[in-house]
Amino acid sequence: MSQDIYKLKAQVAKALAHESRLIMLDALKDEDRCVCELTELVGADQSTVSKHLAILRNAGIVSDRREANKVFYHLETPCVLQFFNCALEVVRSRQQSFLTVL
Amino acid sequence: MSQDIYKLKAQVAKALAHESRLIMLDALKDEDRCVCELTELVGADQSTVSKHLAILRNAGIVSDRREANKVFYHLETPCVLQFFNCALEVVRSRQQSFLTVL
DNA sequence: GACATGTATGGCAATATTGCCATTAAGGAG
DNA sequence: CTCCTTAATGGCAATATTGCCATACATGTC
Repeated sequence: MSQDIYKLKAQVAKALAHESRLIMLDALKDEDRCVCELTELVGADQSTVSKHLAILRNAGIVSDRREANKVFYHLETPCVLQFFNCALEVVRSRQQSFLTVL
Repeated sequence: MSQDIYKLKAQVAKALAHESRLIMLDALKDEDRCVCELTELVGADQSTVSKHLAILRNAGIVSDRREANKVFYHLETPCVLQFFNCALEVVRSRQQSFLTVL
């Protein structure tokens, strides 16, 4: 059923639907990062970050590889970065005055 | 704070993170649709569809206009359709055998 | 082996999302 | 105004997500 495709796509969108996960993906666009780096970046508990990464991994957006005692995460589908621009465009389109930040 | 930008982007992603809402957006890419059409399309309760549309509207993705006793919804930011392709790419990248549907 | 560092998992409470029913609101037709 | 059609809102239970703590697991060092 092509209905299922929408469900799968929604799953991908859900993986993107969190501030911390977007921050991590943004960092991964340049280079692979270990969990310790990402944990410091988002400023949450290490276990929390690990669960966020599991969500991105299960969605197929990132992959992980072990290197010594560190685990590095890699952005598998850079096309998700396109979403960043679109999201910005959407936010801008609301043209609310307090969004001069953008 | 640029931190807030991630929160705003996550909000947009959240709006996309539901099967029914993706189905509706897909339908809106061709032409504007009234709530009654969208309700029939997704096959949920009318009140449920109305709440889904409110989420898309609050995110800035769609707009609504009244025409007689019907309300038509319009896709304001077609760039979200790019997400569909990327999501498909992500799903495909999982290369699971049972996904020959795609 | 014991120990330290880095990461993942179980559990659980707080919070958010979802979807229906019932009701309200807005327009048009008579 | 009454009735009908269409859409939005309030309420509420079911479900999902989030984030911490505690703990387990993996690897390297000594």
